[in-house]
Amino acid sequence: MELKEALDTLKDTGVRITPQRHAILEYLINSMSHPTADDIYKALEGKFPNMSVATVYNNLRVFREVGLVKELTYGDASSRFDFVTTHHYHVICESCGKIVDFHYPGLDEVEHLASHVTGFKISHHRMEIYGTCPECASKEAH
Amino acid sequence: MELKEALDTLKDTGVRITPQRHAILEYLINSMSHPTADDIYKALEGKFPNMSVATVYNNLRVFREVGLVKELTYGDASSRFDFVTTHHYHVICESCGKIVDFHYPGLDEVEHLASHVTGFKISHHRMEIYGTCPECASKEAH
DNA sequence: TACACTATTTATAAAGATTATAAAGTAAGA
DNA sequence: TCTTACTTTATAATCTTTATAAATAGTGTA
Repeated sequence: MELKEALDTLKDTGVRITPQRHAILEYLINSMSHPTADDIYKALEGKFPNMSVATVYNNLRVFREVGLVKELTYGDASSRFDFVTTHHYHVICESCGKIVDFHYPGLDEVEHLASHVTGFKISHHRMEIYGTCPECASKEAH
Repeated sequence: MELKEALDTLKDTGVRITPQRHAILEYLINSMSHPTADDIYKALEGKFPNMSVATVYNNLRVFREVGLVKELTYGDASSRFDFVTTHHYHVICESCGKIVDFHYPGLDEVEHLASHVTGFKISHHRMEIYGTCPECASKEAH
């Protein structure tokens, strides 16, 4: 169960587990969308009537620093937050061909805009990122 | 000369050429960095002591709508703006193979994060978006 | 060149997101 | 249970961006 693992990660990193943190993580994991801080705040209003917006922001920052959560800036007003899952792309070394997994939440926004601009019914996309891996980069330096 | 072409683009699109617009475009073209709106505002303070910040924002939006400029969200506080060169993606119809250009800004963030996470020195990325074009979609409907 | 029409600029205020601060509260180990 | 340091809360401040309305200035036309 993802929530349990996430809480373990917090424990291992020495981050206290508060009811608010528990709830925010739970919401992020169960959320299919990419909620904004305000979405989360509003969603948990019922359970925590006294919770401050600052608490949401503070904890999202903590989660991000620990690596549990990714912050997405799609260009609209507010950042979106996503629990880090398994969807990933590939980063490919142009020198030795090594492929490294790169976890990044789906580029739903790109598909959305593509659909809007071209009128296509989008089914999926592919993306690869190219560059030089650290090993090859250090070889080149010699 | 890029500035001349940019001004022509404005003319063709029916956008008036004002001294402020001229100066903002010039600054964007000559700038090697990705300036924020405030950077531009400050840079042109000397030439236009009375220029409003709103003018900078308004015109950056106009330029973006016309396709001369792209807006980058790197995740920090404010957007950065970049004079558009030629970069674009392709949307491909899985039924008839038609390829449509799709202009999209902002995947610099993906490269940036990939570099940060994998240690690669990123050179570029490729992305294709797949779907069904409007024509094929309407054929299928029959 | 002068005129008129409308887009644009300016100045200001407002909105919205995020962060800072300080006091009150609480998780977690001894 | 007790203690201590970390968290939460409440509030205000900051920062970026947009909205508004009056003043200004481009651009086509006569």
